Amino acid sequence: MINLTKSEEDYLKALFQLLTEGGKSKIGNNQLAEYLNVSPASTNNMVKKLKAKDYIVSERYGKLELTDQGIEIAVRLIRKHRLWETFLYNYLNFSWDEVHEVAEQLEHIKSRKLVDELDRFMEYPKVDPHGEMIPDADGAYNITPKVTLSSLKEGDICKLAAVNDASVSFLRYVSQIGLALSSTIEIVEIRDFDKSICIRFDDTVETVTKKFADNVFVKIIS
Amino acid sequence: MINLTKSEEDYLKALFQLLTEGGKSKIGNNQLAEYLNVSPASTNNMVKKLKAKDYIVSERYGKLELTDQGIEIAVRLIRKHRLWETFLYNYLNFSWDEVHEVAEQLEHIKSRKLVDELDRFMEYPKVDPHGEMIPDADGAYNITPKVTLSSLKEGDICKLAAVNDASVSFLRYVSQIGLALSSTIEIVEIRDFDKSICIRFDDTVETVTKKFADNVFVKIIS
DNA sequence: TTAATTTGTTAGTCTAGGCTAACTTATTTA
DNA sequence: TAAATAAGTTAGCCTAGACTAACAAATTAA
Ligand SMILES: [Mn+2]
Ligand SMILES: [Mn+2]
Ligand SMILES: [Mn+2]
Ligand SMILES: [Mn+2]
Repeated sequence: MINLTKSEEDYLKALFQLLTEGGKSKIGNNQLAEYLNVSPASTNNMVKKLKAKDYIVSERYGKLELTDQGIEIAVRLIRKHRLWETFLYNYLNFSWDEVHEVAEQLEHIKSRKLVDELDRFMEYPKVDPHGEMIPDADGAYNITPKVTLSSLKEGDICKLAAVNDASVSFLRYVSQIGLALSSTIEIVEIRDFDKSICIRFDDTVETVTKKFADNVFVKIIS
Repeated sequence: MINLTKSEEDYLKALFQLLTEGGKSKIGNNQLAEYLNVSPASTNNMVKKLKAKDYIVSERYGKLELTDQGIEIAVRLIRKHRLWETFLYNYLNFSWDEVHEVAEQLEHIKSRKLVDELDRFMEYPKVDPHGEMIPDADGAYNITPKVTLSSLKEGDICKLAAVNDASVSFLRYVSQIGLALSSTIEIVEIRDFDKSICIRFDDTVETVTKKFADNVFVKIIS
C-alpha cells in the first residue's frame, strides 16, 4: 500500500534485518519482539496487520517471512537510514556513535525525492560510516553474509568490514581501542575459558570479549 | 518538559503563527482548530493538555496565549522548518513549492546538534526560500509585522518580502507570473468592484485577486 | 434586553500501538 | 512417551489523538 506508519516500517525493517543479517533460518514472533524491545503480544498484533496488508506471510505458529512488497519497504528504509548516517557523518560533524539514533528518525521521512537527491548530493556513496552497503535507488542491494570476528580461528587474518551500529557504548569502545574500518586484524589467541579473543592490529594487542567480537564483522583474508 | 509529541509541537507552532503573524488580537479555540484542520473538540482537548504542561495559558472561554516555554518550543520548530526548507532548496534541487511539505516532517526530528550543524553547514542563512527570517540558535527572532500586498493603496511602491508557503498552487502561480523575492511592485489600480489589484513589476502588468494579494507580504518603499 | 448566532466544552466513540495476564500449541528433555 | 518448557495467541486494558453530537456560555443583532 501507499502509506505505512513509522511502526509498520520499523517492524518490516527489523524482520528484514533478522532474516538477512541474522543468519538464522527461522524467525518467529518472539524473536522479532525481542529485537524490537516490545512484547510478544504487540508483535503478534502488528504481524497480523502486516499479513492482512500483504507484507508478511506466515502460518499460525509458523515462521515469519516477507513478501516482495515487504522486502521493498525494508530495503528502502535501510537505504534512507544509511544515506542519512553518511550525510550526518560526512557533512554535519556527527561521530560514528551519534549517527544511528538520528537516522532512526530521519529514515521515516516520506519523500522519494529527498532521499534520491541526498544520494546525488553525496555522489552516490556505496557504504555508510559503519561499513554497511547502501542499497541503490532501484532497491538493488547485496547482502554479504556477515562473518563475525568471533567466528574465526586462531591465526586467521581478516579486515574489519563493518560494525553493529546499534550500541553507542560499543562504537565508542571500538574507536577507543583504535580499531577502524579496514583495519587488518590477526587472531592471536582464543581463550577457551571465557571465549575471549586476543587480537593484533596496527601494532596493538588487545583482548576482547566474545560479546564484543559478535558485533564486529570481518572479511577473511587468510 | 523534555519531549513533546509531533502533535503537541504542531499545536504550539500553529498558535504562535496565529498570534504573531496573524495580526489578530485574540486567538480562540476554534480559530486554532480551523488553522490546523481539526475539530474544535480535538483542539480543546489538546489545549487542556498543553495548559497542564504549562505551555499555554487561558481562562475558560478565554483567549489562548503561549507561556515563555511555549514560545521557545514554537520558535525552535520554526527555526528547524526554515533551515530545512533552505537546505532542500539550496542543496537538493527542491523548488519553491516543494519544500514546505517535506520540512513539515523534518521539523519534528529531535536532535539539537542536527539543526545547529545544518545551520553551520549552510553558513547561517538569514531567510528561507520564501523570504521568512530564520530564528538563530539562541531562539532570537524578529517578527516583522506582516504587510500584505492587499493592504496597500493605489500608487504605493513596495518590495516583495515574503510569501505564504503553505499552498503549492499559490507558489506555482507566483513563479509563473514572474514574481520573485525582492521584485519591486507598484500598485497601479485597485478595482472597487471585486477588490482585485492591478500591479506592475519588471515591465509586467498583472491583475491579481484580493485572495492572492493576502498571501503576498511586502515592504513598503513609498 | 431578549433572541439568534457564534464560540467553547463535554461526553462518548474510534484507531493505532503499546502493555499484562492467561491460555494454547509446539518443541524439548527426561 | 509424558512432562516440562518455550513459543505463540488471545483477551482485556491503557494512552494519544482524532472524530461527532449535544450542550453551555458569550457575543452580536434585533
Ligand atoms: Mn544505523
Ligand atoms: Mn526507525
Ligand atoms: Mn514552510
Ligand atoms: Mn509539522
